[in-house]
Amino acid sequence: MRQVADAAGVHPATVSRALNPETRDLVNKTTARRVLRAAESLGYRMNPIARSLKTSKTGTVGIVIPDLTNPLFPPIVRGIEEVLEPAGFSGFLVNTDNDSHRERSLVESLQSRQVEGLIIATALLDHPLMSELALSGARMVMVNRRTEGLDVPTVVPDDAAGIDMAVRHLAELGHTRIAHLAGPSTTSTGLVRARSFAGAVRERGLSDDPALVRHCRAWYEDAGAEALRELLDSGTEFTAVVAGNDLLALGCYDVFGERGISCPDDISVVGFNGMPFLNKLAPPLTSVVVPHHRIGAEAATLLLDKIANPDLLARAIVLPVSLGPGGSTAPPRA
Amino acid sequence: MRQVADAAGVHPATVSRALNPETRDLVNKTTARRVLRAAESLGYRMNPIARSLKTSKTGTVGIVIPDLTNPLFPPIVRGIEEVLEPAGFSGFLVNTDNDSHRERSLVESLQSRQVEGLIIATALLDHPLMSELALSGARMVMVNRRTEGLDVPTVVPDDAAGIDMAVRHLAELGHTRIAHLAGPSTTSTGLVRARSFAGAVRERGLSDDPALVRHCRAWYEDAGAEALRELLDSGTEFTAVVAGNDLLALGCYDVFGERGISCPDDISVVGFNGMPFLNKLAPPLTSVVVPHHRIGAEAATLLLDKIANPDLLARAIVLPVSLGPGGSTAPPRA
DNA sequence: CTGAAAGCGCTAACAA
DNA sequence: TTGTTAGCGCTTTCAG
Repeated sequence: MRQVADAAGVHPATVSRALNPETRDLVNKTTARRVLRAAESLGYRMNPIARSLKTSKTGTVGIVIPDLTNPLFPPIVRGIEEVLEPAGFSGFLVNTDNDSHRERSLVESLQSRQVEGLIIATALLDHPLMSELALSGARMVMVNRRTEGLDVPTVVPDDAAGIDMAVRHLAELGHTRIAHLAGPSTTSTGLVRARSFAGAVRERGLSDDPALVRHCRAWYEDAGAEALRELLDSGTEFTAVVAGNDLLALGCYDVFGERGISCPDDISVVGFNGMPFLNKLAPPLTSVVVPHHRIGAEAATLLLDKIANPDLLARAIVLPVSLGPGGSTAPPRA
Repeated sequence: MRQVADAAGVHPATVSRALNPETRDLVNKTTARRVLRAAESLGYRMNPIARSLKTSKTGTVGIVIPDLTNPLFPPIVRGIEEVLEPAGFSGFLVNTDNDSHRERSLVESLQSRQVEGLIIATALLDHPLMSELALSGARMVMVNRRTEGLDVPTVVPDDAAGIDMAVRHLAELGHTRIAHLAGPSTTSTGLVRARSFAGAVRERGLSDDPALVRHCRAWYEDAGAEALRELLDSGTEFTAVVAGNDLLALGCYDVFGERGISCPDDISVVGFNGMPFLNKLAPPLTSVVVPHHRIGAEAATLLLDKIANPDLLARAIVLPVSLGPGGSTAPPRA
């Protein structure tokens, strides 16, 4: 910076003012131009580290997700980055693998890197770390899932509407005994979708036999397979399954293969999320499509707003979903 | 830090020495313990920004990929992070969308954030930006693909072996006219796999009709579909396809659907990469499985080595691949 | 509108 | 072994 100052024949402080768009109007237009040209021709690049030290603004945020290899998250992350980047922010991405110790230490490491905010995709309904963060006044937003009783900005899909679409679709095909493979009830998505399911079947006069609902121990395929096996072994009758997400639905596909069950002829399935390549499956999975990219973008926007204006009140954004096409549903066997 | 110094009754410099594991042995054990306790009880966390300013070491690296939503990359990124994290490093991830302007500006922004190195997954065979970076002495490693004629550490899958496995498998099933949907010949993966294909068919006395090989304009499904349509329309006879990667193979599936071609009965297909959920496709895609997670981990290791010891010479690591199971291949129609 | 001066929190010679 | 001193590159009062 000193070199630029010398080249432009001004004091470094003036260079600083001229180079920063926020303060550029504090300086004579002509001088500013001279400084800009000098900087340009010297190929000068500001050191954001030094600036951070002075301003304690790092232009970074932490992104906390369970596992990047879950196809749910890449589009969310891209949505986030698409908003951060033009704002001059960058994100540090960490994967917790749903391990709360790991999560805690990763969040600490993000904080020690002085991130200006946190985007959290790992929220559990009851989540001590989240409560601590919120209470400590950390700037944060929750994405996809939420923690109960916390006044934190949130961006989630319209779980209730999605489940209702799935149930309605199956009801219209003639199904009356529909099962639900719910995600873990420790997550808001697991609980809300299960509740919405209960509401939707009751509202339509379909069977609300509690044996038709099983909570899976995780959001992964094997947990879905396990739950479906138990359901089948329990002898409960059903002709369709609403899965809490697409991976649970894929777990169902595995069990269909094992047991020679034909989908959709014997059992119809609807998934949730609309992950990529669903149309290449056998059969193509009918799924509730969630705008993940937009979820990420809205979350990043909310966080940047909060950073720019800390005493903004927490908003909750609910994004609309739609029922995607597929071939995994059909009328029940006569 | 001053507070800790006061609490421990020492000079800030001593605190610095005591808190840094690298310099801890420069200080009396007893004093060190006293400092540690003081720091602990004050809940002191050192500011890495300030440290960076002094040492010009940020503990960050840039990760440059084309597109996180391509299922190839999440496991690579996780492999990278798994090595960076225990080393106290963090990664900034950017997506170029294969746009060279975007790539250039993203790399500049990474550099202005003072990353200590770059992990590049966007390399083209002829890639001016990469040459500039390498020549400017930037610390970098290339993953998955490489740029020609650059002395840069590289981690790639064994493309030749993978293609050979695919061709051998098809040859053993009895195919003699095998087509290859190659990736763009601007990429090392596209070119090397195409060359290996040519070698493999010749070696086995199979048809090396040049009409059987088509380069796709991108690594995506639609490009694969387009190339296969052209191939079919050209009237060239073939009974099997080796696709340059799994997405190109999925493009073939689309065309099979459009034209009522049955796979594997009419045409066999082998993909490359072994992306997730291949076994759920119809038919399950037989593919060359690449250890992506390990590719990422090795790349990060190479980069950290280079950072720790800058005058290390560039190594190229080639990782072994294997032919995954699947149902998309069968003997040719009699 | 611009310059001078101080300092963000830490580290690394150098001295003692 | 520890303290002293200077300074990393920038921003921001405060004067002028």
